[in-house]
Amino acid sequence: MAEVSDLTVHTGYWLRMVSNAVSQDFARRAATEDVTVAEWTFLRALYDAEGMAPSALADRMGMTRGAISKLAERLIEKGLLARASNPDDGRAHSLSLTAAGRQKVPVLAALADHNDADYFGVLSTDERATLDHLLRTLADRRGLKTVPVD
Amino acid sequence: MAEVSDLTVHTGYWLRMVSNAVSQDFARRAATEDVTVAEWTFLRALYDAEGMAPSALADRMGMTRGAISKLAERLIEKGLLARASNPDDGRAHSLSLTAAGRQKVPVLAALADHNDADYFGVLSTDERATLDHLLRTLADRRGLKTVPVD
DNA sequence: TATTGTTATACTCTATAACTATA
DNA sequence: TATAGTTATAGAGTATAACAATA
Repeated sequence: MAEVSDLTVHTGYWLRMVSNAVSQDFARRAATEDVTVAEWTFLRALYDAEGMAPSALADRMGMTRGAISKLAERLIEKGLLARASNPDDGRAHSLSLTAAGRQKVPVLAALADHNDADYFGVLSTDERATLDHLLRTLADRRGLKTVPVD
Repeated sequence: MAEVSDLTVHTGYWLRMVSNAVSQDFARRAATEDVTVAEWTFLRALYDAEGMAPSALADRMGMTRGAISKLAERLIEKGLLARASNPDDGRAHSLSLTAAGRQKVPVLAALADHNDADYFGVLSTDERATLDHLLRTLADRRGLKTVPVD
């Protein structure tokens, strides 16, 4: 037993290695649509829940409100997002996709589908199902909820 | 079959969620020793291979030489790393740990051990072995080699 | 000319905190 | 006072490219 364990004895090491590679591959694909991974997650969340408040999105994505504002600002500049005031409460805002933003989601979803299929395609159907199940189990038992961003 | 697939149908989604959570937990632990995850990986690599050249470390960590220089600069400021010129080749440098840096590695390794044990402790021995094996299989079949950093 | 390494610049993500407007 | 949101600042990671020194 070595005094200083090797990095590779940790499951977390392999998890990070594989996860980073998958994310980087997807980031490259998304970049062809001029969108980052964080932006994609943001757009996807709004696709199902138009008019969400920034604070709700912050909770859902596990980010601070400041980070959400910054991300929203960039998406507005790109013409993918619109920000509106709330007539009932002058403090509140609501966020929604523009037509361009809404059109972009299916394109990015297809890229995500292909990325997943390509990446995990080196596993057999059984292996892949087992991996998927173990990751979901882990997320469940650890009480993980927020949409992963980076 | 939905036109726009949900994020959660992708194995990569769960992989990222779990991986980010493990890394963030470890980052918090390492922060108590005033070290980032990237710095830990750097220190650990040098622990086994004193006197490595920055370029060799860059290859090993999958980073550019510029990124290595920046990381090295910070570790030198922290008193954990020393940089020396090579008498045989005036262009080359070699990096090695200081006494303080060398002492820090076992401490951080213990933190990494505990982090891994705590995090994957919610799985049974069999489940954990299966997960570990599948991740190694995936890394192998995808030809992944670089030490994961972020 | 090619190589080693550093430095400069820039962009993304993240967090904290100051700030504005409204309740 | 408390809340919703924005903005400012800073730190960490990353990549590209300009640069200096040496081969």
